[in-house]
Amino acid sequence: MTHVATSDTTRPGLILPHAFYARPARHVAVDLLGKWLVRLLDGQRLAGRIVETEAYCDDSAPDLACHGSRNQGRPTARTAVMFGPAGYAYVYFTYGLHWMFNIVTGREGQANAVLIRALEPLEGEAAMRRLRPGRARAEWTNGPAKLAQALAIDAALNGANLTRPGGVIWVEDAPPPPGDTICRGPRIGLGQTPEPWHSIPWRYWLADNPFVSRPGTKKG
DNA sequence: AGCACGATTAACT
DNA sequence: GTTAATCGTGCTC
Repeated sequence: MTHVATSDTTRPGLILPHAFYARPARHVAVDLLGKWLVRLLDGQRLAGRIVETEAYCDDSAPDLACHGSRNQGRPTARTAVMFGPAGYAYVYFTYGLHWMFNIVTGREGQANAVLIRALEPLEGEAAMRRLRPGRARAEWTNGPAKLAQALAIDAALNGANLTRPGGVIWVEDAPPPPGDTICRGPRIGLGQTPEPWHSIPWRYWLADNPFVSRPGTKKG
């Protein structure tokens, strides 16, 4: 399959469908590596190759690192989207200034999601430069809050359907990267989260990709 | 009603 | 390596 930059905004058949997301978060997190995250902004495509992800609230045991585990595992106004059907955007605000972009996975009623942590810019780079003023290209999308800024992702996209053609954000299929280039390790920034969740290797990234947020961690 | 902290980033020393 | 920025959320009183 080849991928050529285009101004076509629908590209039917290439958009990853609901069934892709309706699986355990750790499987979706691995399979999203290499796919294209596409954001339609003012009629223009901004796109990046997904090079780093993290799985939250897989399916079996509770995950104390996951927002869905707060409030005794019941939905709140903030986390409601996580408990909904797969293939929707869960966007939340943190540290008083940053937005994080996640994709809901798994079954409805369970709070599964994958955090998109880093992208390699592919399309709409002029727009990304505007949205990341004063930063080098290498710093546009090499972190979860950075890519949210580069793609103009904020609360307005919380709850957006990623599987509907004609939307403003979605993921397009692309060939999977070679298996020996996929790395895994503990998730980043979990703070006081207790073991075993602090060390579970549910972070995935592509080896030697310059846009990974924290290179140099161990390979899986 | 009040409080501690956060799935981070950038600018420091 | 350290720390400020900055405010919504969930939890305690």
